[in-house]
Amino acid sequence: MPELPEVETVKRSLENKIAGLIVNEVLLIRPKVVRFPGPQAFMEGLAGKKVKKIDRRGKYLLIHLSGSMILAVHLRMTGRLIYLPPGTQPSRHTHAVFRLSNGFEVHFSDMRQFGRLALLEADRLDDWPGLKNLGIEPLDKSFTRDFLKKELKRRRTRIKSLLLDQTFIAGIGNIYADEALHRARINPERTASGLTPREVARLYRAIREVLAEGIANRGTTFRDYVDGLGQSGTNQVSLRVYGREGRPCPDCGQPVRRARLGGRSAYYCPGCQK
DNA sequence: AAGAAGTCCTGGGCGC
DNA sequence: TGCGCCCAGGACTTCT
Repeated sequence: MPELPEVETVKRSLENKIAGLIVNEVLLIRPKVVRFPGPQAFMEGLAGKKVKKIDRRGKYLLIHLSGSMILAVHLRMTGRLIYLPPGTQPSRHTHAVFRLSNGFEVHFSDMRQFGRLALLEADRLDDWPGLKNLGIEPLDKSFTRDFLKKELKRRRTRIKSLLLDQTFIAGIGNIYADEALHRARINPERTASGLTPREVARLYRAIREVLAEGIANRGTTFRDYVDGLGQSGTNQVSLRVYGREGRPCPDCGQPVRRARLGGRSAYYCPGCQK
């Protein structure tokens, strides 16, 4: 599932291919993937715009365009945004095609049809509520150990649920939450406010490490994820608990367990994570 | 007000 | 082999 490291990898792989090009035409095959504005305004608003740069905010891609407009993309679980040669046939899960001034195309596809696109004015990102309410960027300088410590102290929810809360920290999903908690040796069901200072320090380090390693490995391809050029990542071989129920914990050898938490599976090692 | 549950989707894995 | 069932999950809405 595209989380922060995967979205960052898409950003990096796509940006140097499409920056400077003009969006000549938009083919909207499945209009419902457009979250804002209407389908017609989306297509018309994009035509003729030049791609300036690509940013990432949490799991959102922000493609900056001329005219102070932004094409915002959320890939959810199975979404893909891929740069392809002229005349590439859309797959059966392709929902939108962006034809560029060099003849190449960017295809937005999503098997489960959960991913969304929006065309926003740069100073009105609030038109997409999820984007408006995003929390801190975990790889930014502003995300400090003290910040995490202070915030956790006043939260009564379970630590894993909090890590998945995008209004708290932006960009962590199920894979990196489980991996960070394992690395910090913290049980996912622990109450956030109950963590000791030592545990908070370990968690802070673990969050930054798993995300940075995920980016260095060009993302985790568990099933569907590929980058902006259609290439898989390699971080899946570094996973220690996610998707590894019953297999030995790399640290202590006990079988990894799967628990149910907030309707999601949580993989953890009962030996290491207290 | 916070937390839980329901919703959207399709392919893959499973049992029989 | 083939059918039906259930599960995966991010963000958003609705319910409690």
